[in-house]
Amino acid sequence: MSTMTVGKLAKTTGINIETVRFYEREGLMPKPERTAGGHRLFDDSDIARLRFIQHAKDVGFTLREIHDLLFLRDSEIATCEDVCELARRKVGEIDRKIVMLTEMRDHLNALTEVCANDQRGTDCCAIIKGLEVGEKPRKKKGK
Amino acid sequence: MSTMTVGKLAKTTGINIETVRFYEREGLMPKPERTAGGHRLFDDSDIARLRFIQHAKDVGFTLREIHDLLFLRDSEIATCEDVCELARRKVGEIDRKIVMLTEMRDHLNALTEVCANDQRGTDCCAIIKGLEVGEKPRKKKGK
DNA sequence: AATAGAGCTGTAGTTTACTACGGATTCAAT
DNA sequence: ATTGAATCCGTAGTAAACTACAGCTCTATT
Repeated sequence: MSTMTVGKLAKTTGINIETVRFYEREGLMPKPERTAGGHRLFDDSDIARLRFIQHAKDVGFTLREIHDLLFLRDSEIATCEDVCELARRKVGEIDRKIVMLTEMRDHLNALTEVCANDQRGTDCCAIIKGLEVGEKPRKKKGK
Repeated sequence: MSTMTVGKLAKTTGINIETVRFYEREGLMPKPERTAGGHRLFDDSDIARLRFIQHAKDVGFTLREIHDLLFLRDSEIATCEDVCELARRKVGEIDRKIVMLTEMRDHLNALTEVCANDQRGTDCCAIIKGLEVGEKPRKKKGK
């Protein structure tokens, strides 16, 4: 398992050095090993952890929620019950997010398919109106 | 189609009045009709639009990105090509989000299932280590 | 041994996305 | 007509999540 400095870690994950330190302060990253001189030393598990944080952020979790998720991951202290309960709650949240994303994706896909069929003009974009999540607008308001 | 004031709109959507005005300033909500005295008047399409914004936020889109999505929805000005291109890009983003969420969910589900089988102790939580998200190369996202 | 260039700590600044005034209208129900 | 709740607008404040110094110290390379 190779070790690396914070600069290397930041480079491989694409995350700013200051952000890595920020995550450490916030308890999202564990206190790393240090060299004799005080420089941080990271390993592959830190890369994986940062990627986890990135992905979780991308799909809408806050740092606080990600902290919970990571706690789940690290947890050996918490009771099984606590961990499972939290896990189940998070599964529920994630399922709801997936449903919403799937709806959005289907709407957008329907649009692009129609566009592919009718390449010329902007007529196909009448389909855009199908993008309504519930209702149709029609708010042409000239100032 | 019933019209309502900003207070009613805020109440039905659960969104703060100030936030509704903020979204208007930011161009996420259209300029609403007004009463003679200058009070805003909304209708059902505004409820749908606010819900769309909420959902998109929940799944990790920024207000800027949501603006794009809404532009897509309203667009009658943009060419079909522009719209389709943007739609396709967004579909890609959404797909990636769904994949990530699905992975997270599966990991968490595996955990809760093991917990269900072995109720006592914290041994089952060794599985938590399976939560590693692994190392998939991440593509840069321009800021 | 010299030194460039990473990294250290602590603090301050920025961006995004709200949220909260405050003082002046406006609306709706007496 | 009165009045109390809603709205109006503009500006200011807040919270979350970074991001950028400044002034040193440490490390690696010649």
